[in-house]
Amino acid sequence: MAYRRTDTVSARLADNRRTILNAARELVAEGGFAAAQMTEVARKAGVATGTLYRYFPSKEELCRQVFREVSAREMNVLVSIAAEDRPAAGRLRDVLTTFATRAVRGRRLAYALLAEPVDDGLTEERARFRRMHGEIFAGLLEDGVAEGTFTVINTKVAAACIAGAIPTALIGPLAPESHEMENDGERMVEEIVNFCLAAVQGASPQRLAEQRISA
Amino acid sequence: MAYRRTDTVSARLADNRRTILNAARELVAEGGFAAAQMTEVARKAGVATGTLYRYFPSKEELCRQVFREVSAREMNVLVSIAAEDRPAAGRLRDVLTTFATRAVRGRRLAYALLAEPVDDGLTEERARFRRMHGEIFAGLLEDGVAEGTFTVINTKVAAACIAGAIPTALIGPLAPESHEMENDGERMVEEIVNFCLAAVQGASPQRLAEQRISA
DNA sequence: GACGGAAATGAACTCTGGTTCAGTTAAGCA
DNA sequence: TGCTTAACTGAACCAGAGTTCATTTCCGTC
Repeated sequence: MAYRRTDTVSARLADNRRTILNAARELVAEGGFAAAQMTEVARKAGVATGTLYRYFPSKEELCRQVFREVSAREMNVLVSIAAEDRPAAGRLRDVLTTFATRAVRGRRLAYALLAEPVDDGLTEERARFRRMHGEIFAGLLEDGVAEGTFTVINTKVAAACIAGAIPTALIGPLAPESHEMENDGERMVEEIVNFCLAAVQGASPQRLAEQRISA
Repeated sequence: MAYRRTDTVSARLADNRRTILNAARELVAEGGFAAAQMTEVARKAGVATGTLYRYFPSKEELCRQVFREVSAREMNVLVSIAAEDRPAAGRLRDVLTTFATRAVRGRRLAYALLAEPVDDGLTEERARFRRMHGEIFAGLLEDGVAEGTFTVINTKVAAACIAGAIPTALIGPLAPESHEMENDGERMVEEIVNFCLAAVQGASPQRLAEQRISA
């Protein structure tokens, strides 16, 4: 009879895959994608470098997988808040606060996901990640507009602005070496969130129009 | 008598330096810093690769120089608008609009300055660039607050948010391959700017406070 | 015009880090 | 136990891109 993969083996294979992914993820969380070199990943996972290539066709693919897993976890947290059954304003505030707070807490990881220089494959993955944020925000903005709480005109643009404002405002502080938020992260997050909320619930279109003319 | 550098030679040296910088700048404007490989720069400048190292100690230094020159030009445009003698609101609107419009027009270059993955040296340079933007914005915000037009509490944070929101909102469209703004760039810029303005002149602190509680 | 020191050249070198593959070990099946 | 196939190993390989340096060309001085 021909060779057939037994359950024990399948299990072990799956196990190895996980071990490798975990090793890679930990390295990324510690030192960004730059630190996730194949040799290092192998060492940390306790396998030979060649073995990695039995589980992933290339470094790029491995890193993408890591990126997806990590970002999916983040997205889920946000999505579940966004889906709660209450006014959009509160949900938006909480989503933004959560987003920012988690980024501050997991600095290096956030930096890797949002800002670290990475090569093309990951840039693409990152764009997807950003787009998903944008969609969550845009959804909340639409809800808020429907409720009459927000005065946003183009929800997509506003969502993109928010998705950009938060990480960038955090980035100096987010950079691996920075310590400028040791104690005051909370306060900073609150201010950033306030900025974004003000943008969507503050000015009326008329007022902006007046401003434009008088300027 | 010892050898002495004559004027003709000095001039030629300075000339070469410029030629090299220009070649590098053009390559960056066409294909980002990734395209500015030493061999290419040399070819485009019409000199040998080794020659580059008589003018710049390393690729990093050459690229930094290019970055500084290009970004300085951008900054000057903004600074001169910011310094005009009129209400802050109008100046802010114009600074932001100019910033965004120029980015849209010089897409690839803007992408290189703002978003392209680059290595450490340039990341640092980019941070400086961002910080300078932040300072311009913050200055305008303070003016506006003093005038009573803006309701910003923490001008630094708000400035950082703005500095992040604009490029990011443009970035999808800014990415080298994207064409999604061919005709409607103007409109998009306007919407992004409106978002930022709304954030600083819209909501009163009280209203935000209420919001926070009722959420 | 010839000598000495800058400047320029570009092929060769180096360094980094991903990828491969011939050889070895472990697992399934009779 | 013996044969076969899958899985694993890790040192060697390779590619890309920045940098060097022995050699050549150019320029200023005597």
